[in-house]
Amino acid sequence: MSEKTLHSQVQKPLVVLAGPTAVGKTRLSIHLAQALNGEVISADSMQVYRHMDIGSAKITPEEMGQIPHHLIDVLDPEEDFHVVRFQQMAKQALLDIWGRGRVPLLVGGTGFYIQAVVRDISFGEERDSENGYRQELESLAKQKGALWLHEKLAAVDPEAARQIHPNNQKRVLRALEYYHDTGNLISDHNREQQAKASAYNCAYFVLNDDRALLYQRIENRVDRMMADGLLKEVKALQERGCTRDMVSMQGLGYQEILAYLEGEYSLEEAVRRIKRDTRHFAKRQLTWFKREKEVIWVHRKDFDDQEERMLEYMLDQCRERGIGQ
RNA sequence: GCCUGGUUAGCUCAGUUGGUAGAGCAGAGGACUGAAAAUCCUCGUGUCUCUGGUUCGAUUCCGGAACCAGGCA
Repeated sequence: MSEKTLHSQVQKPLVVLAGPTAVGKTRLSIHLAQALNGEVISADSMQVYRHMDIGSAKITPEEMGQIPHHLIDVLDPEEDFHVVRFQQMAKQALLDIWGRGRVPLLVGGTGFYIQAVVRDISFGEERDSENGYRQELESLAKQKGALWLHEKLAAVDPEAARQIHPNNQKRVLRALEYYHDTGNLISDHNREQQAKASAYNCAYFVLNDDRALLYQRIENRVDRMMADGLLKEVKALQERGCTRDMVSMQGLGYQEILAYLEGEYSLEEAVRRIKRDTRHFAKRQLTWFKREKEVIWVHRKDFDDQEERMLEYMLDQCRERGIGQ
């Protein structure tokens, strides 16, 4: 018995379907799930939210075709969402799905979230966040500047300071907070986590397409969102009290429309920005996946854009790993 | 037809008191380990419209041409 087969017996199966926005993950995921007797776990930071259907390009109940979906419509837009919370929820869903003897499919575009599950990244102890340390640092940084904050980090964790640019305040802040909460260095912690291998018997697919086609599809999708009533959806969220500082309202489409509603610029400008920012976002997603090892690239062009052929290839890859039999 | 202004990076434009040029946007690459649809970093050679002239040297000054915009007829 080969080592690979041996592995597949001890490690639980997990299929991942990732890729930039608007490549066509959703449709493919349904066919894949049907063929594998699977259930879908959404790895998407916006589709978790209720009342955010159009802007997040959320899959509709009809599109789901009998396939159970997890982590969609489970939070209100006022709630915070972040990797750790995602990881907890996703792991629970995994256990449930395996318990039913089915195959979990992690589908989405948030590379960070996917990695957190696939490599079972640890994020340290429970955050001791309500102590106000973070707010204190933020206000200090506001008066003393980003450089001051960065020097403060250099004093306790020079390696982390070297790796994090002073302008990247969000990350400098977290490194400092990590040290404050745990007494450990985040640079040590990151090194340990980086060394981790996949925790499951995994087939990790990344769907991709020619850049120009991808961008074209993004533009069309944004136009369709506007036609489908994105403005109305955001207005409703605003009326219910959603503000721009909420995690949910930082989603593409939401932040720009809110800025328009607050009179920052015209609707036309808002649409232009949504398209631009979504293009930039797709590029960032690809940068992430390029760095991810052991990924199986599925380039639409290599299959003449025929989904049946992509599906066939992906099922082959699953079979090789002993998944879905 | 005449007058005025313009013609510089894919787009919008700045600039060189004459020594072959630079911003924003667009685009490309990268980072990321409790905000990730977030946050952050790096990357700009282009017949300076064409053509005569002045000059050691012109994208920059002068003449002409072409095209564009506005005005007058």
